[in-house]
Amino acid sequence: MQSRRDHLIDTALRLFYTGGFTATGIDKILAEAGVAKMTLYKHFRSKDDLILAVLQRRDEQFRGWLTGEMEKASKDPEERLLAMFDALGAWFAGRAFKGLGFSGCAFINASSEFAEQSHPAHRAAAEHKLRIVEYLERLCAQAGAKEPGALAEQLALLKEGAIATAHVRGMPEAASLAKDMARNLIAAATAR
Amino acid sequence: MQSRRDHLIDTALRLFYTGGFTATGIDKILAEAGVAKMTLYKHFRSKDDLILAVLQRRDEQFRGWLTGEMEKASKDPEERLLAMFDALGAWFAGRAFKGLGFSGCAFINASSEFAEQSHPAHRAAAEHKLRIVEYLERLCAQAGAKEPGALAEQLALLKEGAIATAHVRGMPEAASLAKDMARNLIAAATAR
DNA sequence: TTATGTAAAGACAGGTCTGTCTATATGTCA
DNA sequence: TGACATATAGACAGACCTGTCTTTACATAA
Repeated sequence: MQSRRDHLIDTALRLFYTGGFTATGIDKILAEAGVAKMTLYKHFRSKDDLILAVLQRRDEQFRGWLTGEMEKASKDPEERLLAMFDALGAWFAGRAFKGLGFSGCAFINASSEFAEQSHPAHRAAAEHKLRIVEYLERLCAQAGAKEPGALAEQLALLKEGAIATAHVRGMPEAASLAKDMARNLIAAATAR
Repeated sequence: MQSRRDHLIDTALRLFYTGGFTATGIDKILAEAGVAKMTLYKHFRSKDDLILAVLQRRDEQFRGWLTGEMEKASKDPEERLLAMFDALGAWFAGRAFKGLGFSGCAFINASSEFAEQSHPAHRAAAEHKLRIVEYLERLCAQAGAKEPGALAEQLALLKEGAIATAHVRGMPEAASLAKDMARNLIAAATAR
């Protein structure tokens, strides 16, 4: 059984993700969660506080899902890197995160709504992206890349481009487009 | 002398871009523009209508700027394609669009706030991105690419990735990172 | 039973939002 | 001068927002 706090975070994540942070009101979250207002304000100081909790939950959920998909695809680090783009493709097509669909990257969305770099939600987004780059860098090193940090940044940039393209243009095939580009990058960076 | 309508659009563009569409109220735009409320509602049916006018203005402004920067950089189509990433780098560093700074891509931002594909603002964003791809495709063809459409999509994906990375992570050097990747892509796609 | 803690339900305050209305002022014609 | 169009200023309605408060209901434990 999920605690009320967890249930609130999950409901808020779904509504914020699909409807936007600013446009989604507290009352709607409470109604959908079936929770009283005082219960929310006992667990969170403010709506901003709830937003940060939602982003933290999404960070864990998303990275857990992504690394899980990559690691169950293969034991070979190079193939694991490529499998990231297959996972993205499934996400874009709505085949991941049951009940959430695809509404772009929650962290890009948060950075859009809270545009200043210093805003706590924006900082949370930047940290999320950095954690993914660090994970990619470890895989790139395992794959024998000459400059694992540089290759990881390149692959991360392809991932961001695929997400933005898939969402703005409604183009899920951006995942395979990025995968083709990644294949060439990895081949060049690990050639000896 | 700028018409009141144009002045309203410019003011709204600046405030929407830096503060978000939903979070920015009509009253703030009116106060900054020094215009009465009835004047706004004589030129625009609603706030949504103003948002669409802002996106249309931004489409013209942004593509005009980007193609201008690319075309004044060189006459060679290959170098023009690469110059796109120099322009992006200047934008990320705040050296473009005087008074606007860099708050990510207005169209990615609009797609974040209006997440449904069918929303008029989201559709306007998709059309903007498509127009840029079409422009890139013409340049790719001029550069002698074997598959100009495919190369254009690849370069556009790099552009989106650079914008998202620069904004979320506060990393303007994403432009040169993308440029390096673009150089290899173009070389491979035009080799004979 | 009684006591205690927790949550629901909903009223409420104070503010903001969009969009409409009226009354007043300004500028430009003839 | 007068007539007309246009814009300003500001009140206003009705809805919605966040966050606080009280009252009621329902558990569980002594």
